[in-house]
Amino acid sequence: MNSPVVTRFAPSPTGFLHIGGARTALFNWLYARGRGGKFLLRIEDTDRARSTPEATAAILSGLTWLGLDWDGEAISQFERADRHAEVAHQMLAQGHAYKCFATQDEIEAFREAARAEGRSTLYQSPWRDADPATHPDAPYVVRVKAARDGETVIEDSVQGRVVFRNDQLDDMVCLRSDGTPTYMLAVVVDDHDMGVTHIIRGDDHLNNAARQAQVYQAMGWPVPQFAHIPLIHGEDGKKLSKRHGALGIEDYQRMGYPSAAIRNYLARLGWSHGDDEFFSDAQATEWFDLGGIGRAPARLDLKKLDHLTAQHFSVLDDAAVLQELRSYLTATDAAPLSETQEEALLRAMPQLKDKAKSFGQILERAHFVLTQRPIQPDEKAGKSLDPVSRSILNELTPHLRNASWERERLETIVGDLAAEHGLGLGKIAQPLRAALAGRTVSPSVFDMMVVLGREETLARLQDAATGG
RNA sequence: GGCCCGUUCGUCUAUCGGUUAGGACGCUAGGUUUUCAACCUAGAAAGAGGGGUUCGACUCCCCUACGGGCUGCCA
Repeated sequence: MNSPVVTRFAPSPTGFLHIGGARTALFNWLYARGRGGKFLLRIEDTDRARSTPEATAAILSGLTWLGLDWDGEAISQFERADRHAEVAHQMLAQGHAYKCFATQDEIEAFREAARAEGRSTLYQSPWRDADPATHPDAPYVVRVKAARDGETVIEDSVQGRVVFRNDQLDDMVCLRSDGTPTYMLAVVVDDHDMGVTHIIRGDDHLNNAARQAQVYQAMGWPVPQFAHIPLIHGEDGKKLSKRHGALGIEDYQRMGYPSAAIRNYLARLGWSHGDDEFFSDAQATEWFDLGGIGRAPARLDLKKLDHLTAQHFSVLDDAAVLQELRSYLTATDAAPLSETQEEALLRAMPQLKDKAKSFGQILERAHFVLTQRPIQPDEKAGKSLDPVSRSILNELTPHLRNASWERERLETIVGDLAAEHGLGLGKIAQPLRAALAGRTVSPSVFDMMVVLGREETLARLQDAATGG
C-alpha cells in the first residue's frame, strides 16, 4: 500500500510571493491534489532579522488569490525551535554532531588561506573529534558530523541520480551559538515531523539536499522523494530577482490576469503533458506528474500568458468573471461597481469577456454599459458624428421603434438603410457606435443594442442626433 | 577556486536510438470584417561546438564553450 502523498510549500517571509515561488507552490499543490494527498504550508521564519509579518501576510494572500488552498494551519518554523534544538541535542548525544568553538574570525581565516592555496573552502573544524575535556567555557555552535568517506546519492525525480562525494560535504551548523536552529536543521526536522513524502522545490536546493541527507541519516529517518525544479528566468534570460524584473504575484493580479490563466501558464512553464497548452485545473491535477518537469530553466513570456488569458476568459462563466473582477477592482484601488452597474455588466458579459486579455480590457469594453446618458463622446467619436451621419441616425430611429429587438433583425435594418444610401455598413456602424458608446472602439454595435435595449438605444440615438 | 545542474525555432516545449525534428505563443504575407480585437490560410524559424559508442544519434558517453546554482552561525 502506498503511503498518502504529503507535499509542502515552504517560503521564507522576507518579501512578496514572486512568480517562481508561486510556481513551486503550484507544482506541490497539483501533485498533492492529483493524488488525494495533502498540501501543507510552512513559513520558514527562523531568520528573525529578515522575517516580517507583512511578508507572511502577502504570501498567504498571494496563494489564496492563486487558488492554492493548503491543508491545516500554516506552520511557523520559528515556533518549533525547541523541537529543532531537541533533535540537535539528540544528535549530539549520539555522536552525530559536535560542539564547535571556532570563532567567526578563525573560520574566515581558514577560508582565506584555503582560497589562497586553491583548496576547497569548506570549513574543517578542529573540534570535530576533540576530547570534551578540552572544551573551553565559551560560546559554540553545534555542527553535524558529516560523513567524509564514500558518497551521498540523491535520487531526484527531476534531476535524476545525483552523486556527491562526501569529502565535498561540510559539517553544517545546525544550532547557532545563541542556541537557535538553522534552516538546514529546521527543514529536515519539520519535513519529517509533518510527514512530508515529496519535496518539490527550486533546484537552488539541490546541493543542500545532500547536506540535509546527513541529518536524515543520523536520525534514522526515511528520506523523502526529492524533485528539484529549475528556477524561472526573466524575459532576458537572467535570473529573476526582486531588483531584476521579479514581480509579486499580486502584480499579475493588478495587470488584470485571472488566476485560472496564471495557473495554466505557470503549470505549462517547465512542465508539459505532450502538446497540451490550454487546460483546466481539473485536467492539470489529473495530468501533473514529476516526470513531465523539464530540467532547463524557463523564461517568462507575457505574450503567451495573454493568449491563454483570452482563452480562459472565454470559458469562465459570467458569475465567476464578475466575482474576480470585484477583487481586481479592489486590488487596483478602483471604485467598486454599483449594483446597477454589476447587473448591466452581467447582461453584457458574454460579449465583454470573449477573448479578453485582461480585466482592464473587459472594463474598457464595458464602458458603454457603465456610463450614463447623456454620453460625452470622446474626440475621435465626436468626429464621426458629423451632420450627415447624424441625419442618417435620425432616419434610423423610426425603423427601430417597432422592430423586434433581436440581433439579426437589427443587423438587417441597419444594413438595409446603409444599402438605401449606397453606403457600406461601416459608414453607419461607426457613427452608431459613437452614439451608443461615445467611443470608436467598443463591442459590436448590434451586441450593444441588444444589451442596452430599445429604450436606451433610442434615447442615445436621440441624444446624438440632437446634440452638439 | 571547488562541487552540482543545465543547453531543440525569438519564447514555452514534444521527441524517451530510426520522424520531411511536431505543437503553441510571437512574427511575416494574404483573406474575412461594423471599430479594436477575433477568426481563416500560408510562410520563415531549432538540436551550442568537437570527439566518441552504434547499422543508425537531438536522444547514450567524454571534452570544450556558455548559462545557472551552491560553497554562511541566510533561507
